[in-house]
Amino acid sequence: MSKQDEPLGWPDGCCPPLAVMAITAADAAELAPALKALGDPVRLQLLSMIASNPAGEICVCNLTPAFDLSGPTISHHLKVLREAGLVSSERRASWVYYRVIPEALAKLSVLLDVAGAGTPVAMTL
Amino acid sequence: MSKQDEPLGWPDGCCPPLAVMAITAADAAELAPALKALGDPVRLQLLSMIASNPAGEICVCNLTPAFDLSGPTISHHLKVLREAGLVSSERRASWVYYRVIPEALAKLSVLLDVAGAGTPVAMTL
DNA sequence: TCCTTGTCTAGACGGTTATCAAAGTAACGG
DNA sequence: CCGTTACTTTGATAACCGTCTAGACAAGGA
Repeated sequence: MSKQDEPLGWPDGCCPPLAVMAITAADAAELAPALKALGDPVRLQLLSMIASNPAGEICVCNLTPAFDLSGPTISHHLKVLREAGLVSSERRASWVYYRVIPEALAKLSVLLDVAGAGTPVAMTL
Repeated sequence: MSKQDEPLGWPDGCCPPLAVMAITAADAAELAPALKALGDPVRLQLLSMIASNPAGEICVCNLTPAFDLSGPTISHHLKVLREAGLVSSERRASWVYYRVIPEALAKLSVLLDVAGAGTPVAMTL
């Protein structure tokens, strides 16, 4: 269990759990957009479909039909997730595939991990 | 066999991690509002100040001066956090105290816990 | 080359949100 | 009672967001 530096460049001590120590305004401004992106039911479900796919990625053509929304609307939500740093996309042939950026999700999970504040629990990353 | 008529199918009362299996639209609709409430820098910082206070609670009079915002605006943000089920408030004498609802935060933390999902991304460092 | 399929972009429209000032409520102390 | 302090609610305004349609762009096949 070697915990190295976060690949996305978070300085040490930048994002401990919320309840351990009050975060700064700068940290809040940096973290809030990702949570905001997840604050929509469609995007939450989209991210879940991407994250839970055994292949580690999923084609937009498999996402769109799962919703009662137009293609452009799904594309818009995927763009929001992308710009929030939560997913990445890649075009192969005619199709575009999305995959999650696990480090981004892990950071948010640790941030909200209130158990880590009161109990000696190792933060498994 | 997938989750069908179970509104709350997991030990914590709602959902497994996002990456374990795709969440339903109903679960997404239930979880998204809390994330949406956290998707604002001011509210994220407010929640952090509440959660990290050693007393387990904090007076509004200690929150308001920490921001360059009017009292009503802070009150509004606290109301959003309250209606999202993330914090609770109690009036004692002249002052109102806020404290976090740890279960709500824990639920979100588990939801985003991609490490616990067993996804084969742990060695991407 | 043209057509088809998959995906994204642009623009518009209605609903929502963040913010403030002003007014309302609640509790304490003259 | 009355005034002060601590929030909260109300009302107004400007900005933002989710959704759509229409169109653009990319890739593959006839």
